[in-house]
Amino acid sequence: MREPGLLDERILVVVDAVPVGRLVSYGDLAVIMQMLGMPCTARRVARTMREFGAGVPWWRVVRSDGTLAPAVAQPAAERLRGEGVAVDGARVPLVQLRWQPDLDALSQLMR
DNA sequence: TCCGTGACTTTAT
DNA sequence: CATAAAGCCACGG
Repeated sequence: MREPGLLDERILVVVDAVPVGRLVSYGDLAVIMQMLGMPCTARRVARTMREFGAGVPWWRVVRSDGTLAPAVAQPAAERLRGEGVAVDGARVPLVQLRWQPDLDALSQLMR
C-alpha cells in the first residue's frame, strides 16, 4: 500500500475543511491545488480519495455534474442525506451547495 | 524513458 | 434523459 505523498496530504487537508452539508467536485479540488502551486488533475484527486480518503469527509466530493461516483454512490448518498443534502437518485445539487474555500485561510492550513 | 491506468470532465450522439 | 468517445495528466511499474 502506497504511502501518501505531499499532494495527497494537502488534498486531504482541503477535503477535511469542507463544511457539513457542502460539496466540492474532483475538478474543483484539482483547481484549488493548482492555485496553491501544485500540479493536480481531477483524476489525481480521485485517486487520492480512493486510496486515502477514509479519514476525511470523502462523501462531500462529487463529480462535476453533481452525480456520485458509482463506486461509492450508495454509502455516499446515505451519509449526504444524513447531513441534510437532498439526494435525488445518485445526483446532488452541486450548484447550490458548492463550497468555495477561502484561499488565505487555506494557505494557512498548508503551513 | 515509456506506457497503461483511472472515486474525472467535456463534448458529441 | 442516457451513452459513448475523446481529452486529460499525474503516477507507479
